[in-house]
Amino acid sequence: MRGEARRESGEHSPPADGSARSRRSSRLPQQLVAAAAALIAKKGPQGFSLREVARRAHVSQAAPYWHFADREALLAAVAEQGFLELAAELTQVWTEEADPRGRLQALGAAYVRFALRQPSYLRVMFGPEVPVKTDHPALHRASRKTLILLTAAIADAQLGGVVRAGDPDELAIATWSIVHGLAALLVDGQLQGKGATPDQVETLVATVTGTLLSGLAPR
Amino acid sequence: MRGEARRESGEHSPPADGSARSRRSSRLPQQLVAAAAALIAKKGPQGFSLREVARRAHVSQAAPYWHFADREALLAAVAEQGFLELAAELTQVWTEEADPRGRLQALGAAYVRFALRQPSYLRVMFGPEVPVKTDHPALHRASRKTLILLTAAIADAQLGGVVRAGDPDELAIATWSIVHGLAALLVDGQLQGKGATPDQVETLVATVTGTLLSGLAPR
DNA sequence: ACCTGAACACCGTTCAAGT
DNA sequence: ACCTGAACACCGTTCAAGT
Repeated sequence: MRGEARRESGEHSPPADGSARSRRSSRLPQQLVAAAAALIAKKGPQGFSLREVARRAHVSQAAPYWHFADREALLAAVAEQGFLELAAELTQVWTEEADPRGRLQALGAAYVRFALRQPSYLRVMFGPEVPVKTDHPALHRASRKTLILLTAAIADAQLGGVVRAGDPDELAIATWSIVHGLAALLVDGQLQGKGATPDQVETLVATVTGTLLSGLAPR
Repeated sequence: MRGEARRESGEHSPPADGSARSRRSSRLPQQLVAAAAALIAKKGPQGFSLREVARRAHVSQAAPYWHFADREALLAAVAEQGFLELAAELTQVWTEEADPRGRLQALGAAYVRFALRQPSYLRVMFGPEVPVKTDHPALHRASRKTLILLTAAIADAQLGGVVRAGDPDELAIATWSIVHGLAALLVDGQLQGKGATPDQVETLVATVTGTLLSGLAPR
């Protein structure tokens, strides 16, 4: 036990003098997260080891412990990174598509495409490697953006009259569920043969989001 | 490399004489699967180790290798067990609920309840511990039962006129997606506060299956 | 403050050896 | 056929020690 290991690079208090030296000198934390993300993308969350990450960053096996409490904390940082990238892509879609119905559809499609493009990211974001996300505040914050964004899209669509009345939070959860479910099943290979080609994926996405939108429609 | 380690207890050929001795003498494989399932249920898929399982079964650390090719093969057997139990529960629901619409609703609710009752099972069944399910034929067979069952329920509901026309396979995937998505998000703690109490869960299940059924309805 | 080197307990897997 | 005991390479984590 190191008592209170710094869990994130930004959390230790800077010197009170505010000098130039107060800026972080080492970029090791970011290098470790990047190396970990690359390793996971290449070999899956199973192939990941803290020592291998340290080797790839050209530091000793003990070095990561200065910046991350343990293996799980580094994985949580990777998961956080994944949620931030997902949020960025969804926000991008939001700005590109003004129509509330088309926007919901586009958000769903973007979510599934993100998952298929970065399957290992999705597995760290939602898998059991980080069992209790609330143990990692930054990760928790990043992950909640997803539901917040979907809820806003639902509320918007309600105002536009294309989604029925009801608790936007619950309808957003239904939206997240169907889109995340399709992404998870595809990534886990449960739809073997059904989602093999990009064409088949697009068909599935269309069917699923179509069913969703029809289920959300008024009356 | 042991050349061709027996992956499942049933796969090695019995003696040709068909004597009473041809029946399996050892129940170790089943004991290992049971011990592994119990260990995973207790400490999550992360706390699982082959050596610990062997200890709990009171055999040496090398013993499991006679019955399972490696750690992943034992996990695959646990996942298979999970899919078989899920299929049994869904089949039970099928027989209890004759109305096609109520049946779809009940199947969805049963799926989510199974996940919440056995979260660790769900994680092994769908998580990255067994990366390629098709590498394990028995697991693959068991997992496909889920979609087959849902597809039958959809086809039935189409005949009953409560689900619109369309490829039953695709509509079943939409159904599986929304139900599995809700289960996965709940198990992963992504709906913190929303699915804490059993009441809240039932409300979510009702909203989600309601949205789904309305989305599947004709016209 | 940040990193190294050595150490400890643990793990997956293999293999010769037993019965 | 089925299991044990010992071994190997690897891992997560800690800690004294360096700068």
